[in-house]
Amino acid sequence: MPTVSSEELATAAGVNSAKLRKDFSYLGSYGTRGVGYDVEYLVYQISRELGLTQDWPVVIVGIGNLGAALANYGGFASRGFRVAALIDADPAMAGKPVAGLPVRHTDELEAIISDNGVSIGVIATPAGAAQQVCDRLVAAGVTSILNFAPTVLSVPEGVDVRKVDLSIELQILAFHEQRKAGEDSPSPAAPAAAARSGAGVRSSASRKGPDGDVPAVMPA
Amino acid sequence: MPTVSSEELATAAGVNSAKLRKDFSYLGSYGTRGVGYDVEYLVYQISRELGLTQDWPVVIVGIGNLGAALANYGGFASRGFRVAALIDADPAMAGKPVAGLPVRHTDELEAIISDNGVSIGVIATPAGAAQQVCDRLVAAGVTSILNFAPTVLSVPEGVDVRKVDLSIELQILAFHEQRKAGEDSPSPAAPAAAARSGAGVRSSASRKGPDGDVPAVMPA
DNA sequence: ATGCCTTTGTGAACGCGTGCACAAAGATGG
DNA sequence: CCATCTTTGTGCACGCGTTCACAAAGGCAT
Repeated sequence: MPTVSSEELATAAGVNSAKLRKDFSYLGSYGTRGVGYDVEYLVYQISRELGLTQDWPVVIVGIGNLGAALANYGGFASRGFRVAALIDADPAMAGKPVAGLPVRHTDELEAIISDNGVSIGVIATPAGAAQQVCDRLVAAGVTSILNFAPTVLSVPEGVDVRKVDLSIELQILAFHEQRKAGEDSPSPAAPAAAARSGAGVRSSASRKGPDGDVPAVMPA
Repeated sequence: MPTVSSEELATAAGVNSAKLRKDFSYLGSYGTRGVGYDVEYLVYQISRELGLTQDWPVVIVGIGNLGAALANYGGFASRGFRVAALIDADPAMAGKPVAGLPVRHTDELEAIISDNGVSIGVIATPAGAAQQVCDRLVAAGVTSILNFAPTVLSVPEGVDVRKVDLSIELQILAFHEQRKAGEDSPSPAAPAAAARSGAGVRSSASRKGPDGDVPAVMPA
C-alpha cells in the first residue's frame, strides 16, 4: 500500500507539516501513525471534499479568443467540469465548432441552462455585455459566476461571483520587479499589505462611489 | 480641491475604514484631518507605489487562443504594461498580425528581450513547451514570469514566477456551490482552509514528490 | 509478546493582521 | 481668536491561523 508522510507532502508543497496534518484532520482523513497516509484514500477524500468527484456542467458565454481558450483548456475535464455549451451573441458564430462543440446563440441561453441543470457560468464577453449576460444567467438559475470581463458585476444575494483580472497578476510581478530594481526604496516602510490586499474578491457591489470606478493612471 | 474621506472609500470598497487609513499611512500618504484625502495626490501616490507610472515592456510567448486573448486585453496598457512583442514557435505564425503586432518567431526571443529591456515574460504555451521557454527567458534576462501553462516551472533564485490556473477559480466556485446544495454536510467541520490555501503561489519547485505531479481525480 | 521506532493528531503558545476607540490636527464659523 | 466639528493617524486589544511540541498509536523486528 503506497503511503506518504505529512513531512514528505509538506516539503514538496513548501508548507509546514503540522499545518498539513491539521488541515487533513478537518477532512476527517485518517492516516496511520508510524506509517503515513494511504495515497489512494487520501486523494479520494480530498477530491470528494473539493467537489472533484462531482460532475459540474458549465456554460461559457462569449466565444472570442478568451472564450475559445477556456473551451480548449484541458484542465477542466480532469477537475470534474464539463462544458455543457458555448454561447455567443454573434449569429455568424452559431453552429461553428469550437473545441469540438458547436457554438450556440445567446437566444438559447435559458433553455441550455435549464436543460443541463447548469449552476455555474463563465463570462468571457466584452465588458459592455457582461452585466446583461450575468443577469440572464442568474435569472435562468445560475448561482455561481466566473467573470473574466473587466467589470464589477452586480448580483442578488445568494449568487457567488469571482472576478479574474488577467492584469492583476502581472501587476503583482511588476510591483516586486520594482522593488528588486530600486533598492533605494522610494517609500519608507514597504507596504507588504498592498501586494496582499486583493480587498476581497467577493462582489461587494455598491455601485455609488465618489468617482465612477477604478481610476486610470493619473497624468502626473 | 476634490477630496475623499477614508470612510467613503472604505464603504465603496467594502472594507474597514481604519484598515484603509492604516494602509495609506504605510505609503506615507498624508491626508488632511477634518477633510480627507486629496484624490489627485492619492491616486498618484498609489499609482507610483504600485508601479503603474512606470513603463513595463512585456513579451507574450505562445500565441494560441490564450496568447491572442492576452494580446488583445485592454487592461494592460492602462496599467503601465506595453506588449513589446508576441512570440510563437510556429513558423507559419511569423509575421501574421495579432492585436496589431506582428508575431515573431522564437528564434528572435533573446534579441527581443535584450533590445527592449524586457524583464517580465508571459508564458501562454502548451504545457510541454513551458519549461523550455521559461529557461530561455530567464537566460535572456527576464526576472519575472507569469505562467498560464499548466506546469510548475523551475527557476533559479531571484526569479519570480506566478502561476495562473484558470480552473482554480472555477473549482473554488464549485466548492461553494457544493456546500450550498448539500446542507447535510458530507464532512464535519468545514475546512475553510481548503478554499483559502493556494499553498503559496510562489514557486517552491522541488520536483521530486512521491508521485509525479498533481494527481488526477482518482477513479474511485 | 515486548520494546523500539516512526508518524499522527492535537493542546497550547506565539505572531500577526484587523478593528476599536480616541487623542491630535486642521478647517470653519462666529 | 476661540469654540466646535470633522476626519486623520495610531496605540491597544481581540481573534484567528500557524507553528511548536509531545503524548498516543500503530507497525515491525526480535
